[in-house]
Amino acid sequence: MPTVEIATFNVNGIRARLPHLLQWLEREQPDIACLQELKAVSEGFPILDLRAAGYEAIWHGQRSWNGVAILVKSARGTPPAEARRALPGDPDDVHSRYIEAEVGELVVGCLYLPNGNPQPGPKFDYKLRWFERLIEHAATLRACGRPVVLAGDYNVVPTDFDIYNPRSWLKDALLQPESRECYRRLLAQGWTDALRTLYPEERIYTFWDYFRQGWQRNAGLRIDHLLLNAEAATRLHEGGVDRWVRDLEKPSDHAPTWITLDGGRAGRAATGAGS
DNA sequence: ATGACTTACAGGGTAAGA
Repeated sequence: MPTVEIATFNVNGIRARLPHLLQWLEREQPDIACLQELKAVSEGFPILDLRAAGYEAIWHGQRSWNGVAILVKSARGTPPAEARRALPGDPDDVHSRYIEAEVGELVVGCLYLPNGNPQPGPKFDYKLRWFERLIEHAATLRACGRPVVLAGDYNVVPTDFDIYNPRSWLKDALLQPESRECYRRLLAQGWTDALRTLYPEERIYTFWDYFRQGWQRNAGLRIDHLLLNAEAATRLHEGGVDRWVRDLEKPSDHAPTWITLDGGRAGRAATGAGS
């Protein structure tokens, strides 16, 4: 398979952000894009606009909140084949926070982990329960024998190096030891945090608060992550954050975050950029 | 700071986000 670029972008309202989304797709041309916080019912998903922009998609909407989608560039000839539209483990959970697709030989999970504020409280409890379900499902995915990417808004700042200054966020659900421990346990299964692996000593942010002039001060957090199992990690080539999208007028509070995986066969070290 | 924004839903003021 050729080199593939995979991105994750919390759009914070797909209707409000559609012009930005189309502008970003046009300019960066990711092969696969995982979207979160559609904030729209499934019937409101702008599939015709996306097809016109050269993308096929699967999506799972919800009124007002949540909502996830996986886009695949039509020219690849491998439209996303839906594998599931919820995490297993709780049939009563009605939040649209997970969708999974097969894209050629790749498996792509797109997730929007609960925020969990205020904590302590029921929302934080829900966050941790959801995280446990993700950890359990991820164990199966990791060992499926195919390259897997778990991409999305994890709502976890993994370490104090992933935030401009933890001081004013110490009570926030994103920095709690329980949240970080779940993330650590997930990685410990054998997942590679792609951006941190590519840039072990650089400050990387993917979210800047609307409050307090977060963007203008570069007061950011790294909470959007792309996790790779071994079959995918061996192909990891490049990655980055499309900060220019955060600088547009009326932006999402997140910026698109992306990686590229070199071509080659699963389980083999990449030998080059391919064609 | 139960925030200093922003979105959805609605058609004003809540709920939610992180």
